[in-house]
Amino acid sequence: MNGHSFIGVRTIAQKKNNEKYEAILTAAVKVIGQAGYHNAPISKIAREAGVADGTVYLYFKNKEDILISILRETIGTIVSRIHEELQTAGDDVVEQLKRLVTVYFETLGTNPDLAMFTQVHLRQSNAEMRKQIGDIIKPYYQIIDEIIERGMKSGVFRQNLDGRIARRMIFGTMDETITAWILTGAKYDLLSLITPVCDVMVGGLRKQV
Amino acid sequence: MNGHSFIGVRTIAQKKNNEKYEAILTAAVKVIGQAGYHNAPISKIAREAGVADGTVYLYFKNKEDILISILRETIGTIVSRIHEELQTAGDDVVEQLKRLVTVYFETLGTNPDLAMFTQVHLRQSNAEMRKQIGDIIKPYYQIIDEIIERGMKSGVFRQNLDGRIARRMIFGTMDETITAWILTGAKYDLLSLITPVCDVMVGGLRKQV
Amino acid sequence: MNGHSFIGVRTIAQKKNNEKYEAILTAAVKVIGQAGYHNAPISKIAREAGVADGTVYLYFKNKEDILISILRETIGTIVSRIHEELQTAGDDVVEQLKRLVTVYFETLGTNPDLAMFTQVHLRQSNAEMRKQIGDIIKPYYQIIDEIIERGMKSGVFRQNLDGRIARRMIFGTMDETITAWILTGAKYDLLSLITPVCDVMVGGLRKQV
Amino acid sequence: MNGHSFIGVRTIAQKKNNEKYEAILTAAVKVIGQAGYHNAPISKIAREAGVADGTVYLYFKNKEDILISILRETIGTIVSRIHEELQTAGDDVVEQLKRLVTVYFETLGTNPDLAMFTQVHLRQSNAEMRKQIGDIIKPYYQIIDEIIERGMKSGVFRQNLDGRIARRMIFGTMDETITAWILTGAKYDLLSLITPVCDVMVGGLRKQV
DNA sequence: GATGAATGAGCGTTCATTCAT
DNA sequence: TATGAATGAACGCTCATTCAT
Repeated sequence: MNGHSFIGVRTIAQKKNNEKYEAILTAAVKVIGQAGYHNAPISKIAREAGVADGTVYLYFKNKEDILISILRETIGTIVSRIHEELQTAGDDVVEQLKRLVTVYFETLGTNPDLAMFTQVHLRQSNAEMRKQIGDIIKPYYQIIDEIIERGMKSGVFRQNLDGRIARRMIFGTMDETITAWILTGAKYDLLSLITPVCDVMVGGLRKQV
Repeated sequence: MNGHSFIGVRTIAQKKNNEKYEAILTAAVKVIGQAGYHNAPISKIAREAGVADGTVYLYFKNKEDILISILRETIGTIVSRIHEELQTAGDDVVEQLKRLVTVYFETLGTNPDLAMFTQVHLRQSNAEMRKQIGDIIKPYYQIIDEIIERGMKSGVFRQNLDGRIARRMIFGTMDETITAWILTGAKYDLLSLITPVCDVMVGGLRKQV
Repeated sequence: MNGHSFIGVRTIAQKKNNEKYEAILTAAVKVIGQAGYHNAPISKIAREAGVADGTVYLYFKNKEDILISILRETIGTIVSRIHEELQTAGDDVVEQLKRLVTVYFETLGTNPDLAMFTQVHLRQSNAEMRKQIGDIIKPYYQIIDEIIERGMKSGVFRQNLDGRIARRMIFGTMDETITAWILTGAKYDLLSLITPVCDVMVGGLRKQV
Repeated sequence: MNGHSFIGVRTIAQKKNNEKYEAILTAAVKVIGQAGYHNAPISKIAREAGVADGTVYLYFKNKEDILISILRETIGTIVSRIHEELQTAGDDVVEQLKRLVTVYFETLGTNPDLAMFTQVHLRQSNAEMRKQIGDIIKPYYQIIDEIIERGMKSGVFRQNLDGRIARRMIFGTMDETITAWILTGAKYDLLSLITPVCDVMVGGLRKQV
C-alpha cells in the first residue's frame, strides 16, 4: 500500500487480475477516504477504478469486503515493514518502539487518503465487521506487546507495567496523533512528531528525578 | 447525563419541551449505541422515545443534529463535573489528572450505550460534522491543556513537553482504554483502571532512575 | 375482488387507509397479470396505483407479500361467495358442484387480469411462497372435499372414489379450462362452459349404460 | 429423456455437439428444477454442466431457449413413447388412455427434477414463450384429441362430449395430480395413481346406473 | 405542538449476455 | 469451438424528511 499498489499480503483473488483488484482497492481508499464509507457508493468506486459496477463483485464479496480488504492489506504491509525494521534495530527497546512509530507514521503520513480511511472511516463498521477488524489488527498489537515485554524483561521499562494498558497507551497515542494530524488537514510533516511522541510514551509526563 | 437522562447542563433549547427533548436524546443514545448510527432510523429512535417521527424534527434540525446534541450534552456534563472536581483537588496536578480520568471513566463506564455511542458510532460523521464535533470537544481539551501547563509550570511535569502531544497522549490513552473496554463487552469495572492508566500516562514506560 | 375492490377477508392493514391498500392490490393484479411477476417492478405497480414506491412498503412487507395478499383476497372472496351459494343450493351435490364452478368461473371470467394472475403468474413462486399459497388455498379445497364427501354419502357419487383424486380432477379441470380460456385471449364467454365442464366432471367420459 | 439425459428424440441441433448440448439441458433441468427459473443463473447451469458460461450461448440463443428446448425434448420423448405404446394397445380407447397416462406419469414420476421443472418452473414464462410452449405441446394435445375422437366414434365415450373440454379435463386432471405429487415432496409412487386417475377421468364422479 | 402517512432519491447487488483471446 | 472476465441495466428496499390534519 505504498501509495499505488497493494503488494504484500495477498490472500484473495490470487489468480485474478491483480491490476483490477488493486485498482479497485486504491480507488476505494481514495473515494472512501474523501467521502466516507456511507457516502461512497460502489458505483463511485467503480468509476474511479475505471471498471463497471459489476466488476467490483468479481473481486470482492460485497462492500464490507472492500473495507476489510483495505485494512488487511494496510496492516499486512505495516506489520511486515515493522518486522523488517526490527531486524536491524538492535536490542534497544526504545529504538524498537521508535522504528514502530516511524513505520506507522510513514505509512499513513504519506497517504492522507489512507490515513483518513483508517483513522476516520474505518470506524463506520457494524459489530460483525469489528470482529474481523480485531482479528486483522491482532498481529500489529502483538508486535507492540512483544516490545513491551522485552522492555520489561531487560529492565528498561518498569516492572509493574500492565502490558495491556501500556499497549493501549502506545496505540492510543499514535492513533490520536495521526487522527489530529489528518483532521486538521495534514498540514505539517507527521514524521516530525516521531521523536516527541516517543519521548512522551516512553518517559511519560513526569520530570525525571 | 446522570446515567439515564440529560438533565443537567442545558444551555441550548431551554425553551423547548425538556421532557421530549431529553426523551429523544436518551432514546437516541440507546438505539444508536446498540444498533449503530446507520442502523438507527429516526423511526426507531422516535418509537423508543415514545413520540412520533415528525416530533423529532420539532426538537432537532436533522439526524446529524441529534448526534451533535448528544455529544454536546455529554461533553457539557463531563466538563462541568471535572470543573467541580478540580475545585477540591488542590494543587497536585497528578491528582487533578486522576480526577479528570475518574470523571471520564465514570461517565462512560456507567453507561455502556453512551460509551458505545461516543467511542464507536460518533465516528460515523462527515466533514461538516467533524468540524462541529471539534468545536464541542474544545473545552474538554482545554481542561487537559491547563492541567499540563500547570504541571509544567509547577515543575512536576517535564519542561520540554510538547503540550499538544502530551494532550493527545492523555486523550488517546483514555480513549483507547474505553474503546477496548466497550468493544470487549464491558465485562470488567472500568474504574479499576484509573490508577494504572494514570500511572502510565504520568510516569511513562521507562523505569525511574 | 369483484373488479374494483378487495372487500372480504381483511386481516392486514385493517386500520390503514383501505383506499391505498386496495389501489395497490388492484394495480398489482393488473400489472402482474399483464406483464408477469418478474416483469412487474414495484415502481410500475406503484405508478399504476398512483402512489410512491415507498408507499407500497407501508402496506406490504415486500413484493412477495403483494402476491400472497392478492391470492388471499381472491380466495377469500371466492370461498365466501361459494358458501353463500351453497346455502341456497339444496341437497343436490351436482347442483352444489355447479354453483362452485359458477362462482369460480364468474370471479375469474369477469376479470381477465386476475385470471392471468392466478392461472399463470402466481406459479412464479419459490418454495416458501408455495407453502403459504397452499395454506391459503386450503379452505377452497375443503369446500370441494365436502361436496365430494356428501356426494358419496348420499349415493350420488361412486362409493369407491378416492376423495383426493376426485378433488384434483375437479380442480384440475376447472384450472385447465380457465387457463386455456385466458391463454387464448379470453375471447369467448367462460360462463358458457359451466354446464359441459360440470357434465364431464360428474359423468366422466364414458357413455352411460 | 431416459431419466438422466436427452439422448433419444433429437431432431433439432443434430449437427451440434450432442454431448455438451445434452449436458447443458440435463444440468438445466436439475438446477432449474431445484432452484427455480429465476434462481438458476446461467453460470450455475454452466458449472453443473461442466462448461463455461459463454459455451451455453453456442448451443442456445438465450436463457429462454433453454426452457423451450427442455420442453421440446420432454414432449418429444413423451409423444414418441405414447405412439409406441398405442401401437400395441389395441382398439380399446380406455386402454389407450391408460397407456397415455402411464407414459406421462412414468416420465415425470421417475424424474422429480423434471417434474418440478414442467409443473412449476416452466410456468415462469412471458407471453412470447407461452406461444412457443403452446406450439410444442400441440402434438401431445393431438394424441389426446384423437383418443377422445376414437372413443366417441366407437361409442365408448358419450356422443355429446365437447372434445376440447374432455381434453382439458384429461390434461388438467393429470397435471394437477402430478403437481400435487411433486409439491408434497414426491413421497409416494406416482404410478400407483394411474388406475384411480383413469377411472375418475373415464367414469366421472357419478355412480353408474 | 404533535402526529404519522407519504414521499422518492439513493444504493447494494444480481445476472443475462458479449467478446477478446 | 471454448472460455470466463467484464459489462451495465435493472430492481427491491430503506429511511430521512415533509406536511396536511
